[in-house]
Amino acid sequence: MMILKVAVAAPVYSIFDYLPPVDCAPGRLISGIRLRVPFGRGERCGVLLQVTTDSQLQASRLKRVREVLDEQALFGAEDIALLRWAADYYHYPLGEVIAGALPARLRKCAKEQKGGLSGWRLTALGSAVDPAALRRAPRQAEVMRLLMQSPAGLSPQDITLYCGACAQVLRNLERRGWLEQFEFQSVNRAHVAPSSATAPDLNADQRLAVDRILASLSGFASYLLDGVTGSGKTEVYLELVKKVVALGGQVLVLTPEIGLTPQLLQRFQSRLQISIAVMHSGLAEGEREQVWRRARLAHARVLIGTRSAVFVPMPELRLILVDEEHDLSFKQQDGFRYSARDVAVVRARRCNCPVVLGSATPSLESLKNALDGRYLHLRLPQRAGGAAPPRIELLDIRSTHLEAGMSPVLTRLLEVELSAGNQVLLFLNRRGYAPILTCHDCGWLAQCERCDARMTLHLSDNLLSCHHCGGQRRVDRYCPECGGKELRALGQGTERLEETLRARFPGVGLVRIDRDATRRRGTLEKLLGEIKEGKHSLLLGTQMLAKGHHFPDVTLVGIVDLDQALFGADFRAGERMAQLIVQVAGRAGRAEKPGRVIIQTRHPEHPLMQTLLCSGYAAFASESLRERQLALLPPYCFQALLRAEAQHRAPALVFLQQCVELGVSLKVTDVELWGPVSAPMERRAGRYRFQLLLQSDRRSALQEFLAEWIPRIAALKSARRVRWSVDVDPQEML
DNA sequence: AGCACGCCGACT
DNA sequence: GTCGGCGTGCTC
Repeated sequence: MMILKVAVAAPVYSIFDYLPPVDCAPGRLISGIRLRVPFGRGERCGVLLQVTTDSQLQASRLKRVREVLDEQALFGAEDIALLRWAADYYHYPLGEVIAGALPARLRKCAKEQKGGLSGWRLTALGSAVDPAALRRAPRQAEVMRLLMQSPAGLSPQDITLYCGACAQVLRNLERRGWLEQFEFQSVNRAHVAPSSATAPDLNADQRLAVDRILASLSGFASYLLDGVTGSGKTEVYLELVKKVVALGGQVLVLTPEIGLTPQLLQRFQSRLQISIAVMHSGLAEGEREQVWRRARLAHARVLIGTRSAVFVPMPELRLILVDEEHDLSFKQQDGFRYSARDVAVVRARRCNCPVVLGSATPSLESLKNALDGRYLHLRLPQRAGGAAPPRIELLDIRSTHLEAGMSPVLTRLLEVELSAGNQVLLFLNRRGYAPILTCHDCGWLAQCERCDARMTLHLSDNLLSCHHCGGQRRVDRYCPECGGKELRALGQGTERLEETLRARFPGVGLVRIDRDATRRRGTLEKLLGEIKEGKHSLLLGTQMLAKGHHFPDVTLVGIVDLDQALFGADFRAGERMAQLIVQVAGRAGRAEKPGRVIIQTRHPEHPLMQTLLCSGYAAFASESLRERQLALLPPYCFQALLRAEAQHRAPALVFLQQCVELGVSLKVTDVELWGPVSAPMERRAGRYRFQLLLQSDRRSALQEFLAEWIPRIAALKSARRVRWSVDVDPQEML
């Protein structure tokens, strides 16, 4: 008897067995297609994983598939294997993982979109034509020659690539009966060599990196491309992409979330002149589905995308690039908590292709992998074009009078640069006007009602806003405690800094880049464009300004307040801080205009900071790695977090306590269990949050324990009364 | 999750 | 008597 193993989106750790639909040709039942299946009372869309002959359940209890939804598999065997690995590793239900990898419409029972994948190919008549005879029509001859080399047909994009814009030529050839249009039904395997647009010569380090990676195209290999900002990592990527695409392969490029995608896209497109697909959160659902389909059918040769793109099927995948691999946004922070960077490495291994992790400030995890020989460490130590590295200096602001967070020294330096016609960048990682609103009479503080946090004052729209739960309310006019009239804003936010600087430097073009100022779609791009055109001399912003974008005319970078970064609660605070400093510093300068970076701090003696400034990121990183090793912290151990939250303290604590007891009863010796302890912010968005920390020096021990433990946790009655989640390899203790 | 079942209190 | 509260169990 034929049994179908189907993954259905439901929060249960099992897959479901079904009988084949009535009157179905067995040939249609291939794994990776979607099926409409009865589920409970209702109906769901599931993905066929496997066709077998046995089931744990009696045949009489099995239901029948209602409909086969796809002609072709949406996921190849290797895609399903990857999704299965991810579901196992992150201990999340496979059905949910697979559903999450589909565009929204395909998660339901909708049929796949048609169209959009038309191509041109020769007709029988056309195949008999001798292009040499078309002397009077050289463009037609060119197109005919091209298509003779690609009997499977080519997409309009691919034809344009070779022959330039030629819609009219194609029409004419169609009228002569030599060409016909058709819809690609299956994977496009045409080989397309991108025209080699002028590439700058690579320097020796870049060349070496490219050659090393190209030498291993036929199998799995992982590389850490460790290149200082401005060393030309993108040029290395471009060379690799060009080569792989010329061989007929697909390339997956993962980028962090913050608006880097358009920038990378532009560079790829102008240099490679092939059509590149982009996938990010700003895409409309329909566009997303088109991109997904183009990648799945190998029409898109290059896919640039954020985190979720790591699961997009790409049948001809031959290379994966992960840009800014240290970036936190590769880790999903809710639900299915995967790390796209780590999944990318696993995917490369399964696809037998190389993976390149690039960063100017590699994560300690990746550096350790390089030290252990798991990744080949490729270094690009020189800034392209010989630009000098920026000079980083600490500015001790103890017992200094600050004006809106700015010391007189920094203000003076700023003045000098502005009057010399240079650009200045000020970095303050706190949006809003001020982080504290307090009553001068009684000391009352504006607190969020739903979180253990203070509310940030946003003066521009007269709101108090909680950056943790998104809650907002009007600014109090009088103290709610004592009726006092004098409410004071304490501390600095970008909004306040902007106000002060505008008053201090009237007439100077100033732009603020943070989430509030760029909320509307397209605003960030617009403002970045204005900066490039030189419309602004004073750039002020949060992390948004620190990531990826280069401002060659910036000669001075001021980090207004570093100290908040120094006091991060978890052990990764130092690593984060160092990455941020180096990334911010890297925004500035070029050969003839070297950059200078001033960091205001009250802790100039901080040892990690001293290492970073005196010896650079690499030295900082190896020092930090040594400390982690001594303290037996990641990457020298492996962690998982079990989080639980509820409206009241008790249910969450009871649940976690029962989890501990369950864990102890499993009698595992090499996994440590810590907790329950409250989360760093115990109450957030009206819920009390607690967690258990699991730690082991063997990844496999931790995994084996979780595999035993989690199904039992899920079966606990107390689990029904809380929201709980597992975070394997947590990046933040939040 | 989403939905039904079932077992208790407070209603016209 | 029954309407509906949410604790409990199941989904092939």
